[in-house]
Amino acid sequence: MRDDLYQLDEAATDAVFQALASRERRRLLDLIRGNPGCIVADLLSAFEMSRIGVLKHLRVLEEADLVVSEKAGRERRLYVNTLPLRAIHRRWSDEFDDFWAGKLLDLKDKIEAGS
Amino acid sequence: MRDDLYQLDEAATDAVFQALASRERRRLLDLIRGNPGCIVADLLSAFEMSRIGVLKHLRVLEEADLVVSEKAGRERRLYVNTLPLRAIHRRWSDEFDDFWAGKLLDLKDKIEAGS
DNA sequence: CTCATAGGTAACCAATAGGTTACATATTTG
DNA sequence: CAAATATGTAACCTATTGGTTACCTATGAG
Repeated sequence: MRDDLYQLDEAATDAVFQALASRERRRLLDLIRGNPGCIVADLLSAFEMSRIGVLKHLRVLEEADLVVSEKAGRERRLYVNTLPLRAIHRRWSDEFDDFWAGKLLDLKDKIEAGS
Repeated sequence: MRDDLYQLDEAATDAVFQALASRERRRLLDLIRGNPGCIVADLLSAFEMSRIGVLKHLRVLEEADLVVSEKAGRERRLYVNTLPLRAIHRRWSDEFDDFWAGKLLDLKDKIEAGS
């Protein structure tokens, strides 16, 4: 799919941010990104929690379409799908352009200084 | 504060993504961004839920440091703080640079096509 | 075939999130 | 001062989340 045709609706955006709102899941995502094609079992040693706990976090990432998988025999190969992150990145770049460019005041500092 | 000195720790990152993982809160953020200095009461008409509901969402945004406020008499003026978003934007730009640049395969398409 | 391995499902439980109503406080206005 | 306005807190309820143990299924290896 072409990068710029990928759009997230509100529900998908909810799912992506919700998925990212957990340290464990962000770590999972990093591990898979660093080891594309790894299988579920490869991930377990990195976590304290039970296998089922990891599986559930993985499911959340998959439902947010941040991770995709490919069944290979009795194993499942995991990959990060970057399109949702790129879609958010692109949208923010558009919406917050003035902010990114530093054209607007940093209002927090202004307030804290008593303006 | 200088843009590139602002860093989010893991707990702060949790809070930011959690705050963004709600349509209502993203809408709230958009409203405040579009009306900097607006007061709480200004926001209420845009929502179905009770005032307290809106206040709670607002609190979540404030705890994530995405919204800051300034007390003015009996009113409270609200502003978006863009630093957390910029920090995430910047971190992604670093970490996912290869992906942003489109240098890596789109693994999902590859998988769906049966590789 | 037998059994170990990789993975998944079901049912449950405690904690958190998202909302409510009722009440309280502080500030402006007449 | 009295009343209206702007906001905040407390207590409560329901649904969702994050985790568990126990059990089930499918595949690969000897």
